[in-house]
Amino acid sequence: MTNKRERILNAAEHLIAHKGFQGMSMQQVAKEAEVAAGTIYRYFKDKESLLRCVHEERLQEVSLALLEGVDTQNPCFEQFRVLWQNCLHYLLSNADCLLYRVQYEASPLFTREEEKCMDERYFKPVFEFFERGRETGLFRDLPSDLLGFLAMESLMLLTQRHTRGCIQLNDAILDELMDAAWNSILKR
Amino acid sequence: MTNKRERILNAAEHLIAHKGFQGMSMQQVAKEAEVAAGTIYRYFKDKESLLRCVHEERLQEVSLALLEGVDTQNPCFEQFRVLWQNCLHYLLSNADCLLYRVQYEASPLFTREEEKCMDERYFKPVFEFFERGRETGLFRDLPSDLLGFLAMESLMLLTQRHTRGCIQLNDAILDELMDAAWNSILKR
Amino acid sequence: MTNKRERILNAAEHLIAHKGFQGMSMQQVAKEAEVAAGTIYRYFKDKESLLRCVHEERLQEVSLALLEGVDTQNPCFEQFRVLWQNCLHYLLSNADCLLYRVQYEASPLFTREEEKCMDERYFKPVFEFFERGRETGLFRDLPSDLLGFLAMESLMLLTQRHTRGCIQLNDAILDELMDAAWNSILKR
Amino acid sequence: MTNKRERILNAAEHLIAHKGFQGMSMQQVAKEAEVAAGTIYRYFKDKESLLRCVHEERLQEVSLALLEGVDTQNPCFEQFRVLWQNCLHYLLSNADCLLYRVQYEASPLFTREEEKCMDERYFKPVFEFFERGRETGLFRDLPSDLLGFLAMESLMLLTQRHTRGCIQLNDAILDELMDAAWNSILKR
DNA sequence: TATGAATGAGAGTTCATTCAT
DNA sequence: GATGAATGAACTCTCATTCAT
Repeated sequence: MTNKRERILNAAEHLIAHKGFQGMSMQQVAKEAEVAAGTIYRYFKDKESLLRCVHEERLQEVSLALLEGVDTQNPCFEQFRVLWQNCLHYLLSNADCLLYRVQYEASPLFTREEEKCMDERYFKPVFEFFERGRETGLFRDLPSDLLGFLAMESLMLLTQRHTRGCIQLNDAILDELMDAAWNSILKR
Repeated sequence: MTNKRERILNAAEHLIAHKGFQGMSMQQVAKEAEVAAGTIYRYFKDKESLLRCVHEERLQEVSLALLEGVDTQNPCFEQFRVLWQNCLHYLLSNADCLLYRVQYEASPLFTREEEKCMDERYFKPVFEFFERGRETGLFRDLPSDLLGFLAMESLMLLTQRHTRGCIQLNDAILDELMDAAWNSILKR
Repeated sequence: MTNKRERILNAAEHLIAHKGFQGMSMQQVAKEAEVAAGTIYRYFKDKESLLRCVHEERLQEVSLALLEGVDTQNPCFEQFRVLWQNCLHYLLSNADCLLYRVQYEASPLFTREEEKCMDERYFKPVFEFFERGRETGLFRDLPSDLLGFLAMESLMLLTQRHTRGCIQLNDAILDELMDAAWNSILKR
Repeated sequence: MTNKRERILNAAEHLIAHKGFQGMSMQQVAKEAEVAAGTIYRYFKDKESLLRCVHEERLQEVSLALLEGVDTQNPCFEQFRVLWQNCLHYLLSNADCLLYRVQYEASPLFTREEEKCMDERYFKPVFEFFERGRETGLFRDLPSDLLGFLAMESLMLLTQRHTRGCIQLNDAILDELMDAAWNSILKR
């Protein structure tokens, strides 16, 4: 059953998130996934491959979550609002995801080419949204990936801190933060 | 002699920077510090303790770099500009520093309390700058750590991507980014 | 169908020959035989049993090759010549065979009793040839297995070295070597 | 102490001889040498390196044993006799040696170049003896390595079988075998 | 104090064997 | 009979830590 593959992926992500990149051993993944150590190797060539798959599966999941309910017919700010809120909620309810992600990106596994390819595959519509905003003169004259970065990326670090308890968030603050994000990309 | 302690710390930092968090073995640290493996344990309880010390040294270094040339007599934007530029240049010339940082923060070594304590110790003047801006009504009505976060934190991810070649930066873009950071914290 | 047993044996033999004794895994045998891994265990108790069967098949093959064209009506030297040449050509064209053999004989699989039994079963005519030579006073007064050993066994090591390129052989040398073998068993 | 290195080498050789090449695990070597597993890696880079060292140490030992008491002033046959007897006695009292050796030579570790280099280093005087015999017209017109092979190599397989109990040896038989070896290399 | 040889637990990975289907 | 997913023990090798010197 693909069930096992899923369990292994989840276990790996969870372990990375909570014990750090080097705290994730294949033995522990097996234990947490309630699977024999050797079983992992039926689904993944080796540890590196497992980590890459965790990454890709996650990216795909995030991209779906991000775009849910975003309607290109809507006014630009409305689209932005949904995008930003989707991102926030996904990150808040998937704490493991970001903890694992920053570590993955800092690791030697991460390569520019592969990342570009993933962006292309999963986040094209997001970049297109920023591109359109730029072309209409609403957003700053920056490449769409930088606009996206400005608007959304800090959410990752932010929710990470929130999850760890370093930062307190409430609705008023979140509104303020969304407004800050929106203002950071608007053309002056 | 405290000389040895210093050499061990430097060796550890150097290794982390060049081989990554998991590329630093006690054996290698000993070798690079030209010290016997056992000697490390005279100065540091264990690996964890050594890593914590490296971390603290790093934070201190960063804080000094950040504040260099920031004069509280200057206009607020000027102070911000220097702060932001200092941060940018430090991060650009210490690319590996962040690679280790995300791993450190995600590792079990990291605790909220200790981090708060470090912030207090080393980054007080930075937070005070944002606090002053908030009190004068120039900045958004957000806690100073959040203001600091909005203004500066994304630089870490940004320079990391630049270093990896995922993003191209030039002076025009950097000006735009600084302006974006500034606008994101300004009260509307 | 016995067809499968055959395919498994062939696959095992082929793998040993090409990847060495330890290069033969049950998984690979299954794959090469186009059979499920579990199926092997319907035909062979375990890996050891499979290896023993491969060994016996090999011995039978060798014995047939050795005796081909040996006519007990012919003069003694002529019989020897054919025997020796058969041995040489078999070994030269089955280089891998010996590589596996020394490992088999050194492994715990190998037992004296079973080997004696195999000799009896497959190499009786060869021993009988040497026995006749001894009884007629032509050959040295040594047990027939030792005579056979003197005359033929070193061919195994010799061809092994030739295959590896440690030794150059040509027709003149081979004639000389056969003469040496013949002279080593002749009574003085 | 070098004592440990020695113990590891002996344990490795003993295990190869008795459990086969694949029966020798680093764990078992450690156990038999009464050493921790990690200790092996202080003396040998990896398993391959350990095996190569076993081989070279053994070759050196054999070469010393072979040449003991061989006096180039003596008559040729006398030199041969001592050489052959030395070889016999060494092999009979070092059963492990040959069991390991054939396996080593059949393994992928073994390379022609290295072997040639070893022969050069350790067995030069032996080859020179056969070379002299050939030049004086006493021995067959064969390369010295082949003469040596004819005269001595089969002793390895022979004593191996004796050790395993497949063959019974006594003084009369041994005299006969030495005579056979001598006759096999003499020019007709 | 300082050393570095020694330790042994644990890392990633393989593979003979089993068993529910 | 046949399958092949699953198992888990055992493999090679690393490394944080200790301790006799």
